[in-house]
Amino acid sequence: MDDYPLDGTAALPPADIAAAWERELPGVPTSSIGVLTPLWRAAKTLAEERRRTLARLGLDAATLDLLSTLRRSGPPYTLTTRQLAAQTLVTAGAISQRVARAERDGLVVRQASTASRRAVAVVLTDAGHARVGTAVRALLEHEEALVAALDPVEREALGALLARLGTAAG
Amino acid sequence: MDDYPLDGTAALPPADIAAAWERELPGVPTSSIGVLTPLWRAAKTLAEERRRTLARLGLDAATLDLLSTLRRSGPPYTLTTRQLAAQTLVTAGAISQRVARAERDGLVVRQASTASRRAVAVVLTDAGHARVGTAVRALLEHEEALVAALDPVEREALGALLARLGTAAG
DNA sequence: GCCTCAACGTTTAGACCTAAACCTAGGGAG
DNA sequence: CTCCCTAGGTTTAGGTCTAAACGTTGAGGC
Repeated sequence: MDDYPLDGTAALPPADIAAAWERELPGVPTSSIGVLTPLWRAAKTLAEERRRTLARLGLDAATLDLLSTLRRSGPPYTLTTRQLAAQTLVTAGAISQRVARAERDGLVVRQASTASRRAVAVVLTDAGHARVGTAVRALLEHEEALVAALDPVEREALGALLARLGTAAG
Repeated sequence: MDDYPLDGTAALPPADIAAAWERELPGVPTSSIGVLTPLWRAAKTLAEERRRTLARLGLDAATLDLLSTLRRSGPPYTLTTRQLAAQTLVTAGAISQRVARAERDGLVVRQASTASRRAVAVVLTDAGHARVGTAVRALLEHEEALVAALDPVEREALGALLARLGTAAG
């Protein structure tokens, strides 16, 4: 995966991509490219960075997302499948699979919910509790260093612009 | 997948996530959350939007990425596996699988490269050429509408900040 | 002329996701 | 009491990705 021999054909600057489409499909609107291409690339680069960091800790992003949602919910560190799906922005089917893997690894357990007999309560085990604490500390420290490329004012502006773009599409 | 019954537990604002970690793990640095959470969410929302748009056209994002990279390269609309991997930011293995699916669907063909006997030339078929033209027009028009939530100055600023963040991590 | 190593592709194992089918448990209408 | 519909979960089919193992094919050293 590391390094491709960059034989003159690496990722193009957004302006070049827009110019290429203008040539191939004259008249097509290209102004979104200047925003979305950097967005895809930043998200991908940061996701890879996160994956590498987590791999050293024996976790993956999906499992961390599950465990950290439970941990952030506070005592008694329990949420239903449905609640997890809503907070993590994935489908209930995906949660079901994540929980199955995490349960296999002893990080969570499934119990009958006290509230409703239909619901399933996903509970963080002691091992899961400890694991997510360590991982989140490491991850937040690492990511703090990455966003340090921007000063506080720029970070604020970037977060706000992304939130507006995200809600515009949602 | 549509709508979760939002039983009071939807996606939290970044500030609340940061507060929860400060409570669970006192002293942990949380300032990256204000940038990265909106970034993940915007990327995910826009990716879903793109998936829906492409599904109506009978394409998926991975295939479009392959076909559009070939189309943007201009005549003779041919690149090697390695060149495709470099430009699309995925591994050569992923390209190999994408090409296999696209070839099965008659959108590209594999030929021996004229330049090197080791290399494989992936060539856009007429069907692939037409398909990508239609899809890219539809997609760029749709995405133009999405980024219209930001004015030109904001779009410029957002693209520049994302580019800096992406290269800082890369 | 051989040998070895690097480059190019493909394949495989393991994880992940969505959409859709499927099961079960309750609640409400009659 | 029964029937049906809905909500919560799980399962399955199909597609996606990475990392790593595995063939080949050239190219350069000796």
